[in-house]
Amino acid sequence: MDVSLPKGTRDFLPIEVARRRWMFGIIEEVFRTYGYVPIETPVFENLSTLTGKYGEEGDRLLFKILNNGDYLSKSDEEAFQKKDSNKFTSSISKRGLRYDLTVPFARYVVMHRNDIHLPFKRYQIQPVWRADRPQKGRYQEFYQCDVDVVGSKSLSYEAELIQIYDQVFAALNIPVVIRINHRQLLYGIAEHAGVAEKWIDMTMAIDKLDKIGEEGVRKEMSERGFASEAQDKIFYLLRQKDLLALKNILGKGSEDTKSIEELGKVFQYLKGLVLNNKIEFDITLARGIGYYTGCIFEVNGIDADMGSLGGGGRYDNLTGVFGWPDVPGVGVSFGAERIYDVLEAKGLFPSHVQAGPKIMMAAFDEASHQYAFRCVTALRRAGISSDLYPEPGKIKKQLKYASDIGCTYVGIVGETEMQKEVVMLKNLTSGEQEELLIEDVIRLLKE
RNA sequence: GUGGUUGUAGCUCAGUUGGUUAGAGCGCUAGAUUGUGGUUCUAGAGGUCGUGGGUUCGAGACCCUCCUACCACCCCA
Repeated sequence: MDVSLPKGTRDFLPIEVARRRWMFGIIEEVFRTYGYVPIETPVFENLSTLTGKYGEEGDRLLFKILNNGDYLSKSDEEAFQKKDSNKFTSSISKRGLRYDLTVPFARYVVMHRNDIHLPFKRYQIQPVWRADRPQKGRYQEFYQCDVDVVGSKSLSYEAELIQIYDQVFAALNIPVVIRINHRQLLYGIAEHAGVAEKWIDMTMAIDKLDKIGEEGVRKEMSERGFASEAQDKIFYLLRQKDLLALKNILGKGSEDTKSIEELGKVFQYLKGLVLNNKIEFDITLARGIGYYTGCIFEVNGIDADMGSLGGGGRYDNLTGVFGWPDVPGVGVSFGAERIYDVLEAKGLFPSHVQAGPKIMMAAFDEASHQYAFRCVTALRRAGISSDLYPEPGKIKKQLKYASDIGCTYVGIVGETEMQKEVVMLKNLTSGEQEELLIEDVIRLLKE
């Protein structure tokens, strides 16, 4: 029997689950504080809901579910003969695992349009699947934490989402920089450089700026047919760090001043607020995802070499493909797996986040084991997660076990304790111990 | 999907141009210690060298297949 895991998947140990839940708990708490409500959607969707939404690349990375029953008799033999994988696949697979949470959310909004109320603020923390080639921090099964609001154009939501980012990363103790840009501003740059029709190509090239530098971006632009004159204009604009300077260059009745005004308004909302992290306008921020139309965001750890820890943006028409046009929205996503890796690498998990019970009772002999059983019962009735070592005997062994499973306290009892009706409470972290009545132990651990 | 690197004990890794019985540290188990884990000392257990094939008198080492992790693309969290 070959014992292994499918590529790109992981098991989690008890301590890892405890830490992940702590992390998700903080994220969720902030979401709720800002008035977002949780929804859930199925792990698989109709393939027709998913295909074509993520581009050609995305379709390739979709996990497809083989139809049940005698799927071959209903398969498209012609497509099979012609080796047309796409067509053949759709004849033997009608469902697929979700690739992200955004498209299922769009489907959800359309299907439940009579039950939800706009603006609708939802969050969703669930796993998604991609048949991508795994790398460090990249898995085939991973969690996404999305917060979106649909049905409003108010820029106060942009400001709110920035606050959410700020608050979550502050609570997790990860210093970050939150960058913001605007899709229409990028379009304006392309327009100004006379390459408006190729603005998507331009955006994708700019997106790599911090990675491959100006030389690399210029090279890529040349390959995509950008004249060097246009490139010069683009880079001249990209060097403008200030919104006002850009406005003076681009402005003069152009459409693009709108994006600059919008960015200005978002900063206006944030003005005077106490924030924990740096928020900066970054004209070179591009982000690949096609459906963004307004402000775009990205979060990076300040000294974490881990890529982006989250991103998002505004879209005008999320639900259009499902038949409900012109529903605007804005949302951001947290890269849970990467955030976990950063927390792990920097040792930022609090010591109270433990997998084991809070206290384990240990007894020296049969008689005190009976007494310990009554103690653990009292602890459990008080709602304290507690355990009793199954056999009395060597304390060394029992202490080691308690320490191994991530217990914080051990309650040691023997003849002496039983007679005095106390428990020798030992703190495994500090090593200190004291005799306490069981009621006092309960009081102490309840805090 | 393209190109590359990698895999030896539970973990991190040695292992000489291919040559007898494959090693170390950590961890694990037991004891030193019959009322105290995380420190110390002693002893012990643990490996079909990722998989399947090939070359060779002989393969952990060389060649090919597949699998895995990782890296660079693509794309992305």
